[in-house]
Amino acid sequence: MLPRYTQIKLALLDAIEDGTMGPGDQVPSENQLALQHQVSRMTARRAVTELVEEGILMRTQGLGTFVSDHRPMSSMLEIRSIRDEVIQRGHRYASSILHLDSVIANEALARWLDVGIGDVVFHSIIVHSENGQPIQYEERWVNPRWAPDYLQQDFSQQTANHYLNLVAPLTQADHSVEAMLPEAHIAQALQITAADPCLKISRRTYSARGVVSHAVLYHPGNRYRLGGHLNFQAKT
Amino acid sequence: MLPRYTQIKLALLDAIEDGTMGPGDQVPSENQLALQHQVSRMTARRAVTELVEEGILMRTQGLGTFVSDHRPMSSMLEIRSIRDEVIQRGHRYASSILHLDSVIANEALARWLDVGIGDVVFHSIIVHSENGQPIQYEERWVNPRWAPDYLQQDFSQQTANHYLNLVAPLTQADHSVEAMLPEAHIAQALQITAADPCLKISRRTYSARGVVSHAVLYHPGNRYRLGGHLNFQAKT
DNA sequence: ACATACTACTTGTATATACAAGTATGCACA
DNA sequence: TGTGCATACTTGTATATACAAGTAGTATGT
Repeated sequence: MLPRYTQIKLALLDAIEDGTMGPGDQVPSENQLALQHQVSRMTARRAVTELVEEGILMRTQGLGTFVSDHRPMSSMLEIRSIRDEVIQRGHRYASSILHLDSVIANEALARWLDVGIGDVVFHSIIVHSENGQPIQYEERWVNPRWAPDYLQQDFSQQTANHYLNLVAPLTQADHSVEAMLPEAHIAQALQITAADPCLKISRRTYSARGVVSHAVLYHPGNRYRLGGHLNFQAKT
Repeated sequence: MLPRYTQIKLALLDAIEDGTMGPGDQVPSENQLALQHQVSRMTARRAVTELVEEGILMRTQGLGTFVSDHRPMSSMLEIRSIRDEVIQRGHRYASSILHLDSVIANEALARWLDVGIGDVVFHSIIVHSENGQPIQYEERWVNPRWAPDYLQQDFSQQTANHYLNLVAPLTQADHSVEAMLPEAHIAQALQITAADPCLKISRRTYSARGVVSHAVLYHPGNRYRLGGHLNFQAKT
């Protein structure tokens, strides 16, 4: 049995995800929440406090508590599904699949994925959008060894990231981030011009047994930020 | 007047700093703290809870609360001095100081640094270069409270980052990364054109007692990449 | 000797209550 | 027409209390 304040947190998160409460909307006051959930105000308050600390809600003394509407931001320190990110912000998520096929590994690709030159690897290009605006162009190469059914997946239902995490749980990742101007076809897919700067993230993910995939993610600079919070104390 | 729980937090931080309590030591129990400070247990508990959230203390149900190990971690995303980075690559490092002065905090800056509007804060702009090519434009605002001698430092000998780490050891940092086109004066300082994309990193650093500095770092997109390695084994 | 139960402590959850402090609105008064 | 005040909300701080749950050590019974 989960603690009451956790249940209230989950109820609030549900309301944000299913659109009952959108960014900027006022959350029921602590007293109202207490009434609705039949708990004391202090317990309702704790639920709200934790969501505020997570950045999902914002409150102002004397005014009320509101669903925050931060600019898209994701963490460099955890690898989350872009879909979850968007939905948790209370926004509309959609994706379109531009490519889903298999290719022959050239030398560079073989080195990235730790396979042989000439081996078959899976390949996908997917564009993710938030409220109708593209926010990520995802090109990914996958080692068939750890995800043999990759091509049979329906990535409109479940992100590649999510699927891979199911069949080959992540244990490590390398990534690098840089700013660059997009190539023409990427600019077109993201609905920006070739002069708009992009954030390019190259990432290689590992499961316990080896390299799972190599992904290159492009984000429009003006619609996306990568964020993080570091805590330098050891957690042990 | 600070809230009671904040006063207790500060008292605990003092005890950690002056060595009364070292890493691994047990902190007085919530009931003892409540007695010592003449507050209710819930108030003492709140002080401890916040320090736990900041990673300074650790607690275990049934056992007690302990001072965490201070060892600066994170192979994942270490905040390193740009100077060390360059030198470690075996390249030539140089820096030039464009500004080193104090300014009056406007509303936005006051919020970033958690000072009052109109307070004096220190300000510096430094350009770092690798093998003669600029690779970082660093604009930084510093809370004088934690680094009163900031303006007297010789930043050609020691980076701002390094100095701050001495006088107010980092415990936490927030940052966000985005791609953007540089303003004219930044482009000029970095010796690039205004059409060359840049990586902009905004970072706020904290010591145990509060916000130490706010830095905005610009890197030419074609000369710099941000890298990292994540390991998912230990945590959660 | 060994397992069980008890005890004394710790942190974790939850309540009911009180008042302080900040915000917005409408109403009375000049 | 305003200006200020009262009011009705909100969140913020603080207390006293109760019991649940986890840990460690001690005493007890077989």
